[in-house]
Amino acid sequence: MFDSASRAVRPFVPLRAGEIGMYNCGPTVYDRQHIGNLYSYVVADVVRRTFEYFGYRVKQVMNITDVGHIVGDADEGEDKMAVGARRAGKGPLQIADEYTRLFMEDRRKLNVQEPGVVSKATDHVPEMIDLIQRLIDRGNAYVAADGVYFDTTTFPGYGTRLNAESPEQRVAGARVEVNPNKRHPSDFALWRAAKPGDLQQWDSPWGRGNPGWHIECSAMSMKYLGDTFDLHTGGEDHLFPHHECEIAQSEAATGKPFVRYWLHVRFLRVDSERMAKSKGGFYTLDDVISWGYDPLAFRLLALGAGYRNGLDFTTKGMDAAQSRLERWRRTIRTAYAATRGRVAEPEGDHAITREFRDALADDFNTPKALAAAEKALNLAATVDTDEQERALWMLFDMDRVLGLSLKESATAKEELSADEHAVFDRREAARKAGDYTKSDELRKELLERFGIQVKDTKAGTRWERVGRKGA
RNA sequence: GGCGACGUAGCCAAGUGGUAAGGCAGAGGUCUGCAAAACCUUCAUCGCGGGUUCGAUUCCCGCCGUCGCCUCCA
Repeated sequence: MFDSASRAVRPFVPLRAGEIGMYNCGPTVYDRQHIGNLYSYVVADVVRRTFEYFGYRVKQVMNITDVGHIVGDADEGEDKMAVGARRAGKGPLQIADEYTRLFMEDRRKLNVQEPGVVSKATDHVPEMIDLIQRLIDRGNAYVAADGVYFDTTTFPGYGTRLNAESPEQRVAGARVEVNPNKRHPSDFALWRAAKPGDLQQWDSPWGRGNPGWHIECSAMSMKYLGDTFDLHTGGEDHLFPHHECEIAQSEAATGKPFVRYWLHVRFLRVDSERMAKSKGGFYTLDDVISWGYDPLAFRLLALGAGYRNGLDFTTKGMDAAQSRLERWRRTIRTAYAATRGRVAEPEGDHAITREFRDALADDFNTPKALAAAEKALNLAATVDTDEQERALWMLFDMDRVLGLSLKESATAKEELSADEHAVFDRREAARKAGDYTKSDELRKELLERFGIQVKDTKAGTRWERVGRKGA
C-alpha cells in the first residue's frame, strides 16, 4: 500500500500479526455530509474490507467531531457548531446527534460497515486534558493568555513528516494573522480559553474553555488503539496541518512512533472542480437518490477510480455506474436462477480470483479488481451451469470487499402492485390477440408510469423495475 | 509566490521500457411482431517539443493545460 509518510508504496506489515488497528478521521457534524465526505468513508470501508478479506482482524475507530473548531489559532469567523445550532434554533448537542444519525444512515445506504468504535469528542474531554497536561509537563506546551499551545520548536521535523513543503516555505504564503499570544507562528492550539457566548465549554486546569481541533484525534486514537497503531486515514486536506499536529503532539507525549501507515484520500471533484458550497456543487446522498440513482451505483462509481487519483463526479459518470450496476444485477439474477441458487467454490486457485486479489493487494486497486469481477460476470453469463456456479461463488466472494449486495440482488423477489398488475395483464391480453398497437402503448405506460421495463422472451413475458432517471 | 498531483479513445478509468485492462456511450450483426435484455463484432498509438535507449505511452528535461494544498474543510 501507499504510505503518505514515505510517499511510496511499501508492503504492509502490521504491528501485531493478524491484527490491524485503524483510525479514520471522522466528520464534524454540524451539517449534512456531502458526497465528497461519504466518498472518503467508502474508501476507508474498502480498505477495512480488504484487510478482513485477507484474514486480518481489524479494529476500526472513527471519531465524531461534535465540538466546533473554527480556526487553528487566529480567532476569526465563528464556531461551526454554533452556526449550525443557531441556524436550526437548537443546542449544539442536538445538532450533533441529528447530523450524526443522518451520517450513519448515509453510510448504511452505501454499505459502509460500522466501525468497531465510534467515539465522540465531547465524551473524551478528560482524556484530552490529560494529554495536554502531559505535554505541558514534558515541556512541549505552554500556557498563554488565551489557551494552551504546542511549542513546535520542541518537536524536530514538525510539519515535514507528511509534506514536502517545509514550514519556512509556508510562512511566505501565510494568510492568517499571527496570534500574538503564541511564541512561534507555527505553534498550534491545544486548549482555547472560553470566550463569552461559547456554547460548549469545559473546566480544565487552565480555566474554562474548549479543546483544540487536533488533540481529539490523538487522545481518542491512542485511547482505543494504543500509543502506536497501524493505519490512519483521512482526506488529503488533513495532510497539513491536522495530521502533522497529531504526529507532533502524540509522539511528543509518548516518545513513541504514532502511526505506521498513513492513507490519504484524494478529494472528490464535481465536474472536475472541488466541491464547494460557493460553486454550487454541494450534493448530499439524498440528492443523488432523488435523481433516480441507486446509492450503490455511487459506491460502484467510487470503486471505479483509484483513491489516490480522486474521483470526478458527473451525471455521465453516475449514468455509467448505474447502467453497470443494473447489468451486474441482471446477469447475476439470471445465473442464480439457472443454477437454482447453487454456487460452487472453484477448485484450486482460479485465475480470476487471483487477479482480483492481486489487484486489491496492489494498493487497493479497485478499478482493476472490478475488471476481474467483469470476467467472472462473463462466466456467469455462459450457458454452462457448472461454470455459472463457480462464477457466482467468485462474485459473492468478491462482494465481501466490493459491498454491492450482489447476493441480495440475486435473490431479491419483487411483486407488482395491483395497479401495475392490471396494466400488465391488459397488455398480455392485447398482445395475445395480436393487437400490437395497443400492447405497445401499454408497455410504454408501464415504463413511464411505474418504471417497469417489460421484456418478451421465449420463456414468456418478464418485467423488471428500472426506476426513472433524470430530474 | 511556494509545494504537490495529474493530462490515456465521445465520457469515466487501469496499466507497462517492447506496440494499451475494464466500464459507459456509439456503430454493425444475431435474436425479436416491434422493442427491451442477452450474445457476437467493432471503436485509442497514450497533452506538445526535445533527450536517454535497439526500442518510451511508460525514464529525464522544457513547455502548455487542468486540479489541489499553503493553518475551517473527508
